Amino acid sequence: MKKFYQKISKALENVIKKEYGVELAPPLWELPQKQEFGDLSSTVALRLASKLKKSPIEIALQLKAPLEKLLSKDVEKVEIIKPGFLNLFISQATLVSSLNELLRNKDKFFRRKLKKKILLEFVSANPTGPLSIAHGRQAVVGDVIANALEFFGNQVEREYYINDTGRQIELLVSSLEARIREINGQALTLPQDGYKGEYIRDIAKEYLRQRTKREELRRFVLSNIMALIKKDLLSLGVKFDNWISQRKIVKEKKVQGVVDILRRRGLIYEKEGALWFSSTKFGDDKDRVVKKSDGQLPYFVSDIAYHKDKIKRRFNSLINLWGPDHHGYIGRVEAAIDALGYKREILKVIIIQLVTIKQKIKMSKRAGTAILLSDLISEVGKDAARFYYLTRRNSSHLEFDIDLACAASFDNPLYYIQYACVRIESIFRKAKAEDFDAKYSNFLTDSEDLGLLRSLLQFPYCLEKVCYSLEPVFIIEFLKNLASSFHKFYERKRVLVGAKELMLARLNLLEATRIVLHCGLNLLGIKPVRRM
RNA sequence: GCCCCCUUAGCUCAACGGAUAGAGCGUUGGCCUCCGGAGCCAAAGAUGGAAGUUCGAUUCUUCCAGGGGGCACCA
Repeated sequence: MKKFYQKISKALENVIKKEYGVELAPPLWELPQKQEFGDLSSTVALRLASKLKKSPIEIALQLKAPLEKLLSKDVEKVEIIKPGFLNLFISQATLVSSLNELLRNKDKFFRRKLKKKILLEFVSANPTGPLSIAHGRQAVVGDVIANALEFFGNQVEREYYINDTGRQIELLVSSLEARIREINGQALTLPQDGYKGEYIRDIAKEYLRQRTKREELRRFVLSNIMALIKKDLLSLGVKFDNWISQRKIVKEKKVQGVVDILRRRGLIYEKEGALWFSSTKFGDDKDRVVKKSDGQLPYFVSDIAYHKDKIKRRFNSLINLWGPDHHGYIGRVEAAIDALGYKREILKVIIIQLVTIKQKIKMSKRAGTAILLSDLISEVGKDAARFYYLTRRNSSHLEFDIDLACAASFDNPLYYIQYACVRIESIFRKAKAEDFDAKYSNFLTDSEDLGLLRSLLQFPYCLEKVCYSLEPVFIIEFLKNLASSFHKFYERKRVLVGAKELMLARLNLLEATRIVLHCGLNLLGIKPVRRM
């Protein structure tokens, strides 16, 4: 049996195809701004109007009858409003049968089997120090995007690219050497732009303690810092499948291979002692150096090699999360992918905007004034940190108010959501509820009951939006709305009184609410609370 | 100088070019004999400025004002 939300989408798609022979890009249905507009709203008539040069109302009228016919059992009515909105009201029978289906299948009710193979590269912070709060945002956003895509049945690999070679690493090593000399009694002579962080001193001490091993300095410092980074990530609950070393890619001559390919395609020329790639032929602002005059290979080339490597691993889609400092970088990577003979559309880059804090202290790792992710987590905790990170959309600056996040946790919408979970648990404890029985669900006829049920059944559209836009913030918005629907319901209707049938029916409804709340929180990587 | 992002209620944020511009916090006023009042209900309150495209602009274009961030043969 087809789930109600799939059936409704398909129906509209078919009707449009039949009446006008057109296919429109999804989503065809959206959640309406207000409850009075029904359960779902579609602007397809408005979209078609400009395409077909017809009046939107006329189109809506033409779509309405066949749509109602196709969905006669599932839909109470289809309304046409002003400029040409199609508003759909789901019937009580479908609401109730969906509730029972949800109770039987739990979160599987919302899952799909899209079966795409997706590579998600995110964080990839330079291994030169512990993670900052900006990296934390990328980590959490990436993790939740991956969760959502996996929930829809895709195979997602989470990948961290380690920039373990190059000038920043040299700087790191010489900063460490300076610290070692300092510990040995000499004056501290950090190189210019050297890393000042306290963690370097700790690593220096550790190195002196273990030096019997005679490990190479570079390897020692890198493995120590990667351990710091992994610990930070773990404390956020973020795990990676792959750790890809830039150094290894360079060693395997993949970088030189890329230059050779470009040369064979006649896209390399020499100027001022350096080799240049004619990236402007592929839409880049200016040509890029692929071999410096001193013979060194710039970062950009190894990044091309890395992306070529990703493509060769046969994914349907590559997603990169980058910081805002990389926005000018997108064009040249796409140009390179193009120049190597691949489709640039395979890569989707999401820029995660900056995280600032209210005190307006600038974050810069090199200046040593960064606010560390570990500090943040130890103050607000993993779940609150994750939640706060997701409260803005990717392209918006996130102002992380640390004082509010740790001092005034009652104002945190997370607690509002968790409180809904707690109230449900409390009711179930009192009810000493047994398993649900589907036959009672029919007793849900009140508009308050059905209102909450309607909120639950909006979840598939929320998930669809998240996967479509790669914006986890919609899960937050949904959970806030659902929690609000629940609290309203709780104030107006009592569960543990009245007729037994109605009580059991409402317990079914609460069980379903619990399933959806938990499912949403799990996708965010946040543990639902049972008691506070 | 060039490029990107931002400017919506007192504050923090919403609104594929569409419905009466929505929420939360704060403010004001209600609601506890009651499954956890960490809640619910109600009220007041907003598109930085100017022009343009459109049946229709918070959304697109241009200019102006203000804020943030980028502009390496760094990574």
